[in-house]
Amino acid sequence: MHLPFHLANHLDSALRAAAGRLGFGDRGFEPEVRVADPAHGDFQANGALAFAKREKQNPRAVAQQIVDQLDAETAATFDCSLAGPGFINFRLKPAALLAWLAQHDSEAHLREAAAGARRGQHWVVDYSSPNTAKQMHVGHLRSAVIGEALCRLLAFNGAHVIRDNHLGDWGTQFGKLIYGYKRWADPAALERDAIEELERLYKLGHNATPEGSPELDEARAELVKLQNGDPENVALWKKFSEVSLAAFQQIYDRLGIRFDHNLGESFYNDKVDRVYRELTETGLAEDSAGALVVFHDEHPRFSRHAERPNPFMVRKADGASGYASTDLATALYRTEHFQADGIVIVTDFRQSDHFEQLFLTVGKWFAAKNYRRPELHHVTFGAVTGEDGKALKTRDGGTIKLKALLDEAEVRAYAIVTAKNAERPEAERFTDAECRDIARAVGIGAVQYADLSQNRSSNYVFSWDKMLALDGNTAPYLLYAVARVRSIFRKAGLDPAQPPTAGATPPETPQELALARKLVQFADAVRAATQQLRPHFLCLYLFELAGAYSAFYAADKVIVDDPAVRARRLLLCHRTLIVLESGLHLLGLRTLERM
RNA sequence: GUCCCCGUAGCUCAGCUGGAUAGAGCAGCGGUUUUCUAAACCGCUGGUCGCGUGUUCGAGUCACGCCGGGGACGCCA
Repeated sequence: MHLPFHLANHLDSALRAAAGRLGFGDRGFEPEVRVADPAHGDFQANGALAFAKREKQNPRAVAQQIVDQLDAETAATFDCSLAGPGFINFRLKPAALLAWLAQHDSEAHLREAAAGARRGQHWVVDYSSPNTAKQMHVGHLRSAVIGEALCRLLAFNGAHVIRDNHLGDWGTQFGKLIYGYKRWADPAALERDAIEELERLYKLGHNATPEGSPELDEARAELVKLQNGDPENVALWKKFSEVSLAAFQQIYDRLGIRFDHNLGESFYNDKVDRVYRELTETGLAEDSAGALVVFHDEHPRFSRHAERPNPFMVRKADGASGYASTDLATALYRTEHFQADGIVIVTDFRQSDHFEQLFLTVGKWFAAKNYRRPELHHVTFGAVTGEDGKALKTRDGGTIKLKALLDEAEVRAYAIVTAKNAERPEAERFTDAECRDIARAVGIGAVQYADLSQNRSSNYVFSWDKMLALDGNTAPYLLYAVARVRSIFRKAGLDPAQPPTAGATPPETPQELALARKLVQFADAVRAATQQLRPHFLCLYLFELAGAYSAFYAADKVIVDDPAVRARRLLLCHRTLIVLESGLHLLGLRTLERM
């Protein structure tokens, strides 16, 4: 028996074929296959209801006819039954569960099996995108963590992913920074912590150049020199970018992030003229109060007739480019240079209007010029708040630096790990180095997972105690489940890469069956998370899988004498291990051997 | 004023293109270890899905209108 990776997909095809034999296909029958409540089955098809209603037929009779037409292989794989007004329920037979598990036997094979979904597609993911010469703070966390998970999900589905860090590396602030740098730079401080020193210099520069002062004119002159290619200022600006990227990479290393490109706003300086030209010649852009703007009259928000018109500002009245023009140039570059089939931009919800206007404009512009149009997605997320519901701040009301946040995560995890370690029998205790390593994975993983496990569109309440809890939907709980699986192999002297599963019989006990069913649904979880660009679907699945494993672990002893039982339980343990690890890796977490 | 997001158990949240009796975790109460990590497992308690009207065989989910919280709205990104 050969079973495909994505069983819901397979059922969809089988049902379409069956309906086709009845002539229902031409009349718009849609199977509507989804994962079912375990009480009803593994999958359910609801399509007979809508179809029967349209055709004025009895839905149960329609469902029965379709079931009768199913091919022999599908009928041999699933127990099919009708329920309620015309639901078709499918429950995998134990032998089919075993067959699926036997085939999907490593992280590499899971990856290979999933890669069919988006093979050959190019996806550009724009995330993190901090401003150079500034520290990354809590506000940068979600974009980085969610963006990286989306990259990994898309790649797992077979896409070629281009990770692009769209740095804020251009703008008027550099005039003030250069002004401050030239007067007050402290070489020792730059050596020690470059970004902190640049922030200090910017503040000095900013405070020394009040509105209307001659100092402000000097700062503006520095900016003009930079824009005109003055070697000294360009060298300074490049230095700012370099030290910033080096500092960012220290954060990215801890979060498992590595960009393919850092094409910041400055990269598009020489590419905006084409945007002005093409938007003007296609008649999309027009002059308004000296600025070049685009209206979208069909849209109440962006129409020129709106009470408070909100045009898309392509070029400012002073002739300078704004973020609208660089974002337009960026969309074009990604389409032409990276051959993007899809572009995902991960920023917070406050920029929704901007990206809606951007996408509307790109759509019309590309259509007018006959350019290929990639899928455009603005992946938004809510704010990170403290437990009082307000923006997360330090005790004295300051901004929390991302570095400090990650440090604290590790410190808190270390305290828990060492406390647990002291309770352990002496022979099983970890060394201090091991405790620190575990604390790193658990602490950072907890921060990542807390962010990913929640639907990204709502605000997210930051709570150390909740994310570091050992029970509930948390990173420690999942990492613990992984460690418990590995522990079985270690105690039994077995190599988890080569599990002795020959002779495994189909799952039998309720806990074995529940676990096997959950494992098979990995494909659905990955698909839902990727299609909707929402990693929390995968998190929820992994939590349920870990729960099914824990129940199995408590109920059914693995290392038993009966060779068939032992082999099938080792098979379940091993497949749980590879699915949990694959899933956690997709989320950007590092998994552990022991904890 | 226009538009966007959110409102589900005491708390934090799931609920996939409308589908079966609305689910978890925490907190609370009770149980489980001579057995592979008890950082675990099992059970119980807990709901007018913000309010109302409508569409539908069927609404937490869709439409419209309110209420409450957050946000955006011409040269910042």
